[in-house]
Amino acid sequence: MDTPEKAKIASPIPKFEESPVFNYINNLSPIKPVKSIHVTQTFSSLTFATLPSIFASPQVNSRKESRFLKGHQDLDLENSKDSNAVADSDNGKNTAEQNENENKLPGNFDANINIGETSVDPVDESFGFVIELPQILKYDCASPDCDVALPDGADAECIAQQPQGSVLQQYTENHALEIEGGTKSISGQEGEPVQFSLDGSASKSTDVLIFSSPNDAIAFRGLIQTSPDISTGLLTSLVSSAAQYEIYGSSEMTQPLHRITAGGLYVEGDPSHLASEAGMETNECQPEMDECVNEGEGSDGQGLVPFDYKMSADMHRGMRRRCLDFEVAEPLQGSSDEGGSSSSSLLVQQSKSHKASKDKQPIHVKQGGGSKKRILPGIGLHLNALTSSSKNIKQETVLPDSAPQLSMSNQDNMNSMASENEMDPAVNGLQVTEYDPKQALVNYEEINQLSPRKRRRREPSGEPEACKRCNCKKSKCLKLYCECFAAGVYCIEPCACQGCFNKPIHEETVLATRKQIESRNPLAFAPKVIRASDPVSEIGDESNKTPASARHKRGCNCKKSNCLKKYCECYQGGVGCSINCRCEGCKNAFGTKDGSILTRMDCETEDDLEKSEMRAVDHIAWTADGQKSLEQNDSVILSTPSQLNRPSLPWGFPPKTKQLRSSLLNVGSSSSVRSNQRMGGHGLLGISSSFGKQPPQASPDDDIPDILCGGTPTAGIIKGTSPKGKRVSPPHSNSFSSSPGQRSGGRRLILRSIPSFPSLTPQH
DNA sequence: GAGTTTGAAACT
DNA sequence: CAGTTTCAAACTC
Repeated sequence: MDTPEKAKIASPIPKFEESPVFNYINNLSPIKPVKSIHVTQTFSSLTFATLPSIFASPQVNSRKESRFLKGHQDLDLENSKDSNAVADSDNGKNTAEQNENENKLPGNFDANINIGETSVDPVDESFGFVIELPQILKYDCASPDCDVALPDGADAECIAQQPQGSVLQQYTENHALEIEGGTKSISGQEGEPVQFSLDGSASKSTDVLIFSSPNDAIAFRGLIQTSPDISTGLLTSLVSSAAQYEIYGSSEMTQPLHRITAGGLYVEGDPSHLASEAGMETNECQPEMDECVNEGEGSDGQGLVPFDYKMSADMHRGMRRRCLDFEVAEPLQGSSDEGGSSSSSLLVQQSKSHKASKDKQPIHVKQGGGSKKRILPGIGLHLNALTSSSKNIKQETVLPDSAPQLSMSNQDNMNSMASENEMDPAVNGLQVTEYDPKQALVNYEEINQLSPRKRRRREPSGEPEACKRCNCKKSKCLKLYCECFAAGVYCIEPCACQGCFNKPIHEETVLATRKQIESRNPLAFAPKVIRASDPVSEIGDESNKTPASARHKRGCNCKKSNCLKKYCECYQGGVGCSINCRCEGCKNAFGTKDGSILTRMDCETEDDLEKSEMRAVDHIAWTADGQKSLEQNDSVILSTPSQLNRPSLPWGFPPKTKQLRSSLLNVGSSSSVRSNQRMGGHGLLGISSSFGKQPPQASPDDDIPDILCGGTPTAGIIKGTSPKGKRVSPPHSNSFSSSPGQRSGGRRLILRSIPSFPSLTPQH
């Protein structure tokens, strides 16, 4: 079977363009004629431009490459790069493999040669795939083209028998790669393929190609995006299979995917920022994965999370995923919400994706060139993500309507979105539904156009300042003076620091410095605030537990601020002062040094009381916001232990959140209502939402009473929300919980899985 | 936006 | 460990 088929396939190669398949493809897509050239140019240019930068970052690149090679039948990327060599090569297998590589490196793509060559040995490769991914192949066959040829079975044969299939496969692979490459952003030419696939007819080819392509995930994604024709069942099964594949599949399979992802990075990203982007994406990875899985199959998602995204090391994957999610996520979400993806849902998805692709193009372009996020591949990735997310949140605040959608286009926002999605798919669904690409684009542009300064300016308006933005001038952001550095995150664009070394580029320096500091003080990067619940409870002042049940590890040393300003780390961290504090005239609203809490009793005058309450409330409210942001980015935040309780990080004080005061004080008001409003009617707030996404006010409520009234008054509040959330929170959450800003829900768990700062000393 | 205040971090 | 200096955030105007 194979041989004859191969021969057939091989012969047509020279005149591939004349082949029926090719014609068919041309007919299908307007882009067609230009396609080979077009694609080639695009990729080549992109590829060449990016590769250097990509490789500049050994960690990421090498990793990706290695994985890919490893996973992908030892494909030799180097060889693949030389298309000519491949063409000349007589070895069918090698050729095929190389072709694959070439596909990944479009720049070298020669439609005729490659296809032909590939066609020569597609069968072999197919078999390999079959072995590896039987299900996928089946699905492949399931596609219209395949069905005709091989309704039953021989997966490999299906492809082999159909020269079209092979051609398409190659073609598809290229496109898939393109798509993948464009992962981050489907822009320019990259976008074309996608749209092309969107056509009903085109989808067929796409399906075949996608599935046949080594990258299941990619294929999967592509399928989701594009297969209007595919029946719901098929899609569902496919999704599930894909999910399974990823989950249970051999590492080999996944690796290739990663590699492709990397390729996507290369192709798409801005060379200078690829690495950083990768880091960011990594953060998002988990959420996306979850989404993906959940959307696809629901229950399967759980498996996936652990699979790929546990380690920050897989940031590449994350990148890819993120991209995938970006495009696919929305549609999927919608489908998931619907319960079962129906054809209609698919269509919707498709249309959405289509839309997205259109709109995305500009956005992505902008992104690539304009906004540069610098998340590092390595250290502080998660942290950075957190930062970004925080920003995102802020942005959302600024642009409530567009924020969510915007997030989709914005990497930073992506993080938050992903997190949110992960937490509450339903919400996502809503967002997706409401998604207005144009609007999003506008907003995105708005935000992006904002100079760091402007952005910064916007935040102050009452948004939680979850993200770190330093303004260091002399420390080079390599000392604990620098909030970013102290928080374990790289400085980002919004930072106004001068001579900053806290950037991925200087990763080594950062690490070295960090180590140095840690050598001096192992806990230098550890959380400053410790919850009473923490086993550590280093604070020997159990008696002093404040309502918040958290304490600043070392205590403050305030002399003039009376621990009533953010100068005080305790106050800033939302915790009361403890025995460890050496403060003078402590009036910490969260609890004074001597263990007393500011209460009416304590207040000398009404004014004082009011002030205290105000402060406390503000603080709480703020914390709540911070928490929200924190929650959203749990994955990121938690990654580094030090971050958990870092006061400034998650729960910094918003400049002014008095608006929240009313709500907070308004104990009676059900937080649920608030949360619902904010969440867009999302109902679960009692449980998951209360922690993860609930409006800031909700969780703080618990503390408010205690703080303000000595713990009695606001039982109602507690009833409203906190309790549930607390119950829900997993036992392990012991480390979280008590401090206002640190309450966590199930989310935390996932986050925890994320590795902490690389190689940093065990903080804790 | 500039200047001041504050307290942590770093240094001695 | 204490005192001093440096630093950047927080705050004020």
